[in-house]
Amino acid sequence: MIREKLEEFYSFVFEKELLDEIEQVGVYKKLRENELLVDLGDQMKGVPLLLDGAIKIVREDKKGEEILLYFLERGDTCASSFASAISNGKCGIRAIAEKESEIIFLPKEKLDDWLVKYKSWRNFVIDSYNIRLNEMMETIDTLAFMKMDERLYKYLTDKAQILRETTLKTTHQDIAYDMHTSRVVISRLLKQLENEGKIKLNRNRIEILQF
Amino acid sequence: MIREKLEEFYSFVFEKELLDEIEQVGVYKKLRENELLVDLGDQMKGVPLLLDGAIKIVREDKKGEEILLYFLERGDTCASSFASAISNGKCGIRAIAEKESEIIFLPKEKLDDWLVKYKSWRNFVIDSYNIRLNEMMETIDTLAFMKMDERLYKYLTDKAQILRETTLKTTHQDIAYDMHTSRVVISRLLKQLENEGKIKLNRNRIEILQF
DNA sequence: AATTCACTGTAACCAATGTTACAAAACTCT
DNA sequence: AGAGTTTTGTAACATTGGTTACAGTGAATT
Repeated sequence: MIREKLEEFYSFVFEKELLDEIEQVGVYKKLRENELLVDLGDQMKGVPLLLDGAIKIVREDKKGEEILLYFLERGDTCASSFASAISNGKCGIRAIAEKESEIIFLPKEKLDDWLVKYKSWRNFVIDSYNIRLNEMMETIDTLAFMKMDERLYKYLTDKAQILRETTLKTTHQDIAYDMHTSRVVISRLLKQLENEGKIKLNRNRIEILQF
Repeated sequence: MIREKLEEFYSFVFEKELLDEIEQVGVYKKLRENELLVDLGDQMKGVPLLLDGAIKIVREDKKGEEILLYFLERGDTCASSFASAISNGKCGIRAIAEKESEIIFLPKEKLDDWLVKYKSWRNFVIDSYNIRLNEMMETIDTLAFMKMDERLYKYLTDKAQILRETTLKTTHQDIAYDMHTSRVVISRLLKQLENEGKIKLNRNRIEILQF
């Protein structure tokens, strides 16, 4: 069962021997929607490999103010926890399942061994870091260069793509938390997007008409 | 000469054998103030190891709008170019010497070999990525959670620390470029900081009184 | 000393975002 | 159906940041 999923998303990424090892030492875990995977300040005992689903990565500052960093999809891993696992440091983010998800936990003891043994693992780790750095840069671009209405539209379309649905089940308040603004602002801009014909609003539900 | 500098900052980081290799294949380069080290879209043929000085890393979007990401100090390397070098991809940033700096260029052919051969190199690479990820998160925090006046004060004090000087030689316009805002806004807020007794303003010169 | 140029100060105005307050609508639970 | 709860819509207002315009100031050059 685990092997199937592993083959499906990772057979072109990892060598056969590494897949075998992962199957042996990896711990499979299923996450419910909204289940907390990593919290701020956690010390990771391993890294999660995402088999299926979607994970939301959120940053929080001292005052408890939140902002969405990015989403993880299947095939992704959490670079931030890799860091934390290998160096026994703390994790600066929070990870929450956006929908039911499946992961494999890889114990931290193996991470360095595999860097030596498997070229495919080195590539995977480096690639993961790069993808994450680029994702962060995109977040910075969004914050630095875009206005709220653009950011909101991007948020909606990005989230729809990650979840593979054109209708989002969410409230204005939840969006406001992710974007670190107030509910009233979101309601105002959503209404504006609706008037432009880009979305259709309903209670607890936003339908995206244009991508 | 190179060996001395290498020993000074990297003897506690790298194994002796690796230092030897670096000395053999590394290319030493001196950068003038404001010299361009990496430009947007560059394909890196190696990674720079910073021996001394300070490098400013800037992000630019399609419309040519800029924003400062962070500074590199001695002992740092540019994670973004590591990515680019190993995967032959393009670099999403621009790197400019903030003051006279010295670097060693490591050819990309060695990067993967060293990951296999040297534990210290693996640690260094992973650490570098982590430091960069954390730096990016701090940038995101700054953009998402702080107002302009706070951001400006942080910019001034951060820059002073990197350059190891309490007086910055800069113009309001230059600060405005780094922070992606307008000169008038910066002048207004600088005056405010001066009135609060935190800084002292002069033509082409800002003295920081409180840290 | 007079001229020129880059840099700084400031006012007045505008646009975007954030806040407060309240009403209406939609759903839940008895 | 009625009461309570959550979500949404909207107005009015405050604050922050961005823009335009222009004057002043200091340094450099002729």
